[in-house]
Amino acid sequence: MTNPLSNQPELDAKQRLIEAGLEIFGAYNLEGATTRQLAQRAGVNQAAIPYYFGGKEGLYLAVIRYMLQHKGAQVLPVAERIRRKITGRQLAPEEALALIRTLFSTIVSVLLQDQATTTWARIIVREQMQPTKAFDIVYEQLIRHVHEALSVLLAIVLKRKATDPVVILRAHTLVGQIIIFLSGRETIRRRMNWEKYTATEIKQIQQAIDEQLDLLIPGSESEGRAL
Amino acid sequence: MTNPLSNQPELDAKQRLIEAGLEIFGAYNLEGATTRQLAQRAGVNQAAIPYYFGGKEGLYLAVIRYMLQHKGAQVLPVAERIRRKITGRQLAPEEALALIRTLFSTIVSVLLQDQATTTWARIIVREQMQPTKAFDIVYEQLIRHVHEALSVLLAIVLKRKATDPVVILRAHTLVGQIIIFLSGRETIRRRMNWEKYTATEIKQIQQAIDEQLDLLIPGSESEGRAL
DNA sequence: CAGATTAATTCAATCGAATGAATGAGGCAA
DNA sequence: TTGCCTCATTCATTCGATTGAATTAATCTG
Repeated sequence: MTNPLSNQPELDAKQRLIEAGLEIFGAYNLEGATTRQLAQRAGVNQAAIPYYFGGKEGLYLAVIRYMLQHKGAQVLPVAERIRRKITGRQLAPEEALALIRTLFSTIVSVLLQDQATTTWARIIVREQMQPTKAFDIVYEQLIRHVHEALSVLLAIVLKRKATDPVVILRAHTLVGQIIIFLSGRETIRRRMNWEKYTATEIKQIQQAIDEQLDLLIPGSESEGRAL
Repeated sequence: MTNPLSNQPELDAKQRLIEAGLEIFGAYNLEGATTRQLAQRAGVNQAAIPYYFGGKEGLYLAVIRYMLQHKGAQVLPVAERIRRKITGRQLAPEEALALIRTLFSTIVSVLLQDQATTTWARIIVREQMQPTKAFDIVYEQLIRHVHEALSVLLAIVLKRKATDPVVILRAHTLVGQIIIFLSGRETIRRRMNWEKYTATEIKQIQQAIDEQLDLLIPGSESEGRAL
């Protein structure tokens, strides 16, 4: 169960603790994870946690920052590219929808791709319901940018004002179509007989979400979606 | 913070513990909640927990069962009514969509209605990511029926087979549009400046979801939605 | 380059605090 | 009295953090 990490056998204790933290904090929560678990999983002494991170919570924040930097690098460029296109000129609804599709494809990949990102996503969902100071970082540096870009795009698609509360709410519902594959994991596991999300499953999820996005512009059928 | 429950001052210790458990287990999780918290909140001695429920976990299961009975009574009749209509005759897509709308309206009410149900919903979302034996009960007695009914209805709307995996996946995404208001709570709080879901907010959420559902049948605009 | 000194890191052992549960004495209505 | 229930107290366990010695790596010295 909690065997020491045997891959990358020669990393310094600090890095090993962060990677162990990713697994443990994903499986349990901040208070549910014990320093003994973390230390054993990292193959490191328990005292290394206060030594390097000031304590368990410090390690937790370090894990958050580590993955934020890692995954933000995949998502933020897409959001930034969208932001520039938006401010440039008036987009047609079809163009805006295409950008939403690109954004969602990226998000699905980042959130469901591999085991590490899945546990990372679980941490975020937990933070949504019981925010700690870690959520501030994630929200300000990642979530906010993505959501604002999405809302503007959706306003264009729906031909409404970006400040319309219902538009923002519908942006949330769109995101909800992705997040459900994390927050409703066990239900999906039972309904689909899926043990985990491999490339096959992710492709089907992408298709389902794409079909839903198609609806936003009447008569437009997605064709030749390139992944 | 953890004042004893002062409403309904004369309930027996058993019932008071269940209501306290609803709040505490919603705010924290099973292992995060302490028996001292639970006892103090219920205005009851700590020893009453092992006495009545065999232990903390027993109380947790009792809370699940209590709310399942309570909330299942609101949702299951709707799902059952749908099931009968489905097996009766072939439904038109418009009829099926109307039933979906009814079902979703009920779910939104039940999940977001008041504070008690919100904490209950939080418990379920947590169970989705870290299922305990409690999830078995909730899934078999509630979630499964709703999801199966929804999938069949959606298949009719989309004019596809109910066994098509993508149809089931899209049923999940539809549910995700509701669940996001629980699992993405903190993001929504910041984006909308909503502190809690009162009747005003729920009405707007209903509208956003309704608009999304409208898309499922091209050209159909919702009119005079009766709650 | 060899040996000594220092700083950085890791370790086993232990601490006080908090936890869930158990205990047995008492209360109280029937 | 009897049987159900509540109470203050206590127990063993587990938690995160600390401690100071031991080990390693880096730097300095002659």
